[in-house]
Amino acid sequence: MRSIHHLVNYLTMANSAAAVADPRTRDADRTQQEILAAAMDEFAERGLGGARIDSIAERAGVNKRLIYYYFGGKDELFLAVLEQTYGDIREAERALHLELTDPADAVRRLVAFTWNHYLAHPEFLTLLNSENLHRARHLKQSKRIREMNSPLIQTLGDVLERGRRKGVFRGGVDPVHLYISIAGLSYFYLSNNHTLSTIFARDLMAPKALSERLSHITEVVMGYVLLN
Amino acid sequence: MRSIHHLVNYLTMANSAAAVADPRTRDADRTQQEILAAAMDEFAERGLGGARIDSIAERAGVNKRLIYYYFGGKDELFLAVLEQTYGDIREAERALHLELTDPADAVRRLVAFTWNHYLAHPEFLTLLNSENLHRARHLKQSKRIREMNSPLIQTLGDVLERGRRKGVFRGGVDPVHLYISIAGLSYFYLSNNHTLSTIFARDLMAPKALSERLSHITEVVMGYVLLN
Amino acid sequence: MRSIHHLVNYLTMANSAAAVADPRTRDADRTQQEILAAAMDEFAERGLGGARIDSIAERAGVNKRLIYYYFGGKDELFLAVLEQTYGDIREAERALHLELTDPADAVRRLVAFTWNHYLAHPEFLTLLNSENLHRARHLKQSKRIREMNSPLIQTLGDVLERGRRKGVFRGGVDPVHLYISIAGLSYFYLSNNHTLSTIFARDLMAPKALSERLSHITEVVMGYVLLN
Amino acid sequence: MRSIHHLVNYLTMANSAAAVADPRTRDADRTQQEILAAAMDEFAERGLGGARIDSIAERAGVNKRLIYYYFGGKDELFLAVLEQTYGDIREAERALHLELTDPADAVRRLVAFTWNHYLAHPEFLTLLNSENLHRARHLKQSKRIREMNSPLIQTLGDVLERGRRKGVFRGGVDPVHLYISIAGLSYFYLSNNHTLSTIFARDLMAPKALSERLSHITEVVMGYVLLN
DNA sequence: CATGAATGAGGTTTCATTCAT
DNA sequence: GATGAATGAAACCTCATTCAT
Repeated sequence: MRSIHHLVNYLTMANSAAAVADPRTRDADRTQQEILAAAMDEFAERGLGGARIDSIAERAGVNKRLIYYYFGGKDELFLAVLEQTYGDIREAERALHLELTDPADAVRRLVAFTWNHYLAHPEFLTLLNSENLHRARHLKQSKRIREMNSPLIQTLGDVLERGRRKGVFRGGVDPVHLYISIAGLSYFYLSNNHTLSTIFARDLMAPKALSERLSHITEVVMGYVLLN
Repeated sequence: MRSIHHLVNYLTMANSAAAVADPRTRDADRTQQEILAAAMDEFAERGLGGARIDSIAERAGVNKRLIYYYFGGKDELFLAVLEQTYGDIREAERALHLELTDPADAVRRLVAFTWNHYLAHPEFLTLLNSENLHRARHLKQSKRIREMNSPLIQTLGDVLERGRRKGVFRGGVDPVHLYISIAGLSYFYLSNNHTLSTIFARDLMAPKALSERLSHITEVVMGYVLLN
Repeated sequence: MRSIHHLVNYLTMANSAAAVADPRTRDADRTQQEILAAAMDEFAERGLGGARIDSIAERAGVNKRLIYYYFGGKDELFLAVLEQTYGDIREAERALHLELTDPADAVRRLVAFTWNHYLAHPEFLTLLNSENLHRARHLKQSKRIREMNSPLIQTLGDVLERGRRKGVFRGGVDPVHLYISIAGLSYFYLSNNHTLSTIFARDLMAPKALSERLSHITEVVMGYVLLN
Repeated sequence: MRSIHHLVNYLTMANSAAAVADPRTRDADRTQQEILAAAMDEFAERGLGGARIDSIAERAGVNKRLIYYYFGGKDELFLAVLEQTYGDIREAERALHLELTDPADAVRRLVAFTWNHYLAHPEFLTLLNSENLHRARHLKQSKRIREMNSPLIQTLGDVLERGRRKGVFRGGVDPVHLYISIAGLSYFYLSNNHTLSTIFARDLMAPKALSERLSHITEVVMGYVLLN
């Protein structure tokens, strides 16, 4: 393992204050961020296999060699991108504060959030597809990501339990399955929109189609969890 | 035009009986079938970009040159695989005869069929992911595939209408959205099982998990379409 | 050497009468002619190295294997084309009957003939370029072609001598050099017309340009051979 | 854009002095020069189609990959060679200073120069043949080459006009046609020497034959332009 | 006479990565 | 901290030619 700079640098914004004191470190930080952003675009557009180190360097406006210096190699760079992407979504999920919300509203909010997040971050879908094509090879090496997910499932479980006790939700709902369903209802539509639009001869990304989709999946999910 | 042999050949099993009799005979049909089968495996395992022509040739036990002879190139081969894959699923869908079935049973049957088909044909998921990564570039060139899908949506629309008239289904359900939801509930779980299993620290492919999943998605879908 | 059919067949039209009796032989003749014609086009368009056996077979509408059957291989085919091409021009030159013509007219006629022949048979130029790129490798194997040329040089020498005795031509003109000059004045213009037209930003193949060229080279040659 | 390095580099000999000092230094300039020189040899010997990138790399003593790094591909490399070749001849033509010379001497000098240049640079002939086989495909992309030629034609036009006013040259001579004739008289003889030598059974490249040829073409050209 | 099937050698090009400064 | 130069392995694809009928 050549360099773990990134494990330290791009995750901790804490020390950026100190970094200001030393402009070189500051540049190093920014350079790494630019590489990461460029890599995310490239991986999202072409997948892990199709991404080109040259292209990432060009997008980032840095010398190719720097990528190796900071991240070690293509796979490590991909993992760094994955970590950042997962980090972003988990952080956003936390900000939903489902634990403070009325159960039915909480589920609606999670559905809408998931849909909107995927819509705003199509790179997340592509990255996950790539990672699954590789059997989660990178993810399995990342203790950080593995530890990231628990909170939401826990929270969703609590929401379901509150709803059940309140008499509005059905019982026996596995929060993991529900979470996967909520994700899947958005994911498949957006991730496969090119083939689906082609086959159904219908532009699934048109604004009207998108708002209809959100209504549809909300109804599907609520139809399932709500009693009556 | 050499490369349309497969359009004719791989669909006609007519003379394959004779071919089986003498495995050593030069048999263009069987050779193409073997190439297609090998290509499907390779593309499914590694994606379009990661697949290797050499590897496909080796798997098929044929000279690499033959792949170009029969299919023209990697992209055309990928399209041929896509066509076969889509053909298979469409044919299986037709065999469901949803139009002759009680509406609620028809939806349940479609859900179960979709789940089981994806489970039995994981290559379909990977191929679709690859094709979407490439923005349906191949699919758009295939008139055959574009014409394949209409029947099922039509049938599903009829089922929904019958259920509504019968007073058991809610109205206003778009069959395209419902179809995408049914697919998405299975697809996401299976296609992303590696990352999901890792993150949730739970083997989503264990037999028990699988049967639970089918129950879950059936309940989700029926909870949505059924009144009450 | 696999087959010398062509050495016998395509050159002797004598036995075609007999061939009529046997339709198979007749077809064989025609097939070889078609291959030769297709090969000439292909070699002319792409050169020896750029020509494709597949393409020749397709142009000729025959199975690729037949080319090998009749001609043995690419090089032998190229030689056959060369032989036919040389044969055509030599035969046309003989038909000029320069030996019966007034010396000045004879030279003018040769100039015009050469120009018009190259213009009508651009393939000749390309074939010669290819053959020279290969250092006349094929030509050197063809006793037939080597024997073809003498007559014209002999005739041109006689013309020059007649002109000199008549007091209209300068003396000391080497017919070989003159012949090469006459050819070169046409050849270079036509063979290199693509680069020349590009560099001089002037369409050298426009009808007007062509007729001007013939006038020009006639004047150049006559200005040289005529006294005064 | 990497592939325009050569447009800048191979024309500037500025720092090559330092490079010569240490043959082991990494020197992009020299490497490109070596690739260009090797490419010129290979293209001249085998034509564009027959040239092998492997062979060029070997001749240049560089890694094959570097050719793509600096030039982009075979076609771009060929164009770079063409540009250098054209640049060389145009520069040499400029050095003739025909505009300062007596008209008749100027034409004689141009004839001799052209002959000697083609003789000394047989690669020029082959390259042009290749480029014409490809219908000036590369040349048309090169603004640099298209702009190179005007000066000489202009100068030759001035020479002809001076000669005419002086009463020694005939009028109405198109400098483009004359230039093409001067070139053609040398070009055809040298470019086609292999077939011509074979057919005429006469070694056209023997020293005596060469000097005779120069005399001959000089007489042809002067016989045309001079009055009387 | 004729042909579709098949192949080995080799071609151009790509790419992640390392070298040397 | 940063960079241009360089590379080996391997990818896709092409082509003249032969096989089997």
